Amino acid sequence: MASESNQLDAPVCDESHSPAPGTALAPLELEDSQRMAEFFGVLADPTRLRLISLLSASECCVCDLAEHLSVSESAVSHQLRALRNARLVRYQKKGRQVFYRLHDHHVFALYEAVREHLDE
Amino acid sequence: MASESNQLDAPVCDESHSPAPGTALAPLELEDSQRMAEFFGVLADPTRLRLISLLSASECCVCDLAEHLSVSESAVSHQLRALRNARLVRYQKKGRQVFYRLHDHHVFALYEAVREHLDE
DNA sequence: CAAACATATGAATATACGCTCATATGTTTG
DNA sequence: CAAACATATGAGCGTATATTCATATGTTTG
Repeated sequence: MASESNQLDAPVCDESHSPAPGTALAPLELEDSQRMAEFFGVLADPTRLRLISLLSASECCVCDLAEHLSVSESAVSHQLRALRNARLVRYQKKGRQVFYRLHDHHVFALYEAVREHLDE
Repeated sequence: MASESNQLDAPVCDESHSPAPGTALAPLELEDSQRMAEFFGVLADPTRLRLISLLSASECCVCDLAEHLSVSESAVSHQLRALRNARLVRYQKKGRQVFYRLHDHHVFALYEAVREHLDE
């Protein structure tokens, strides 16, 4: 039975490295962290990122998006739904086509912040 | 056998909604999109986000992080490795403890951009 | 140096997710 | 209105991933 593997009762280091709550941002609540993780999860897919990239250039219909990415229209439609639910894209129906565009400019801020980080 | 389900040969809408490459940012290359997705994937987990949140307040050792999050030290260690690999955190050994801190300020930019979006 | 401790890591399992296929919904056009 | 088209959606499958458990590595202290 080796050692007590109950992680919470385990002899945690008892010196006081208390996280010094002189914090600017309040620690992330569990529920908020889940929402935030869900949001990042939407961006954690190459296809969705390339969709966003294309839509940042100009609005586009589903079939063109599928063609440019060499992905099936069904897959694109599924991914667009995820982007829609995350309010990353808007859409506008024109006839039997649906044109998608980015929802707002925040996505750009994300892009830039991440690119900066990845380019280092 | 209904209709040809070969997505690439399917009769794509033939009017020219070409994506009008007067684009500011070049479309994301497949490989770059994969790297970027991988990076967002690191942020797409509640535990890792809460780790980042704690570390944004002050550096902290593994066992304290585990205690604050009510997660096993093993799980925290695994997650810290992911954050390390993504260069989101640094660490510094002091005795038998390892103190982690955020790697740089870019994480903050990400936070803010996403919070703005989620708070709407 | 042996025991206790702090952290790291590998294997295994359970869950989440992206794609494809089949089909449904809604629109245009003969 | 029937056929072709554009998109959306549900089920199923294969893969990725987060956690736990067991164990390894390295450090301090009696």
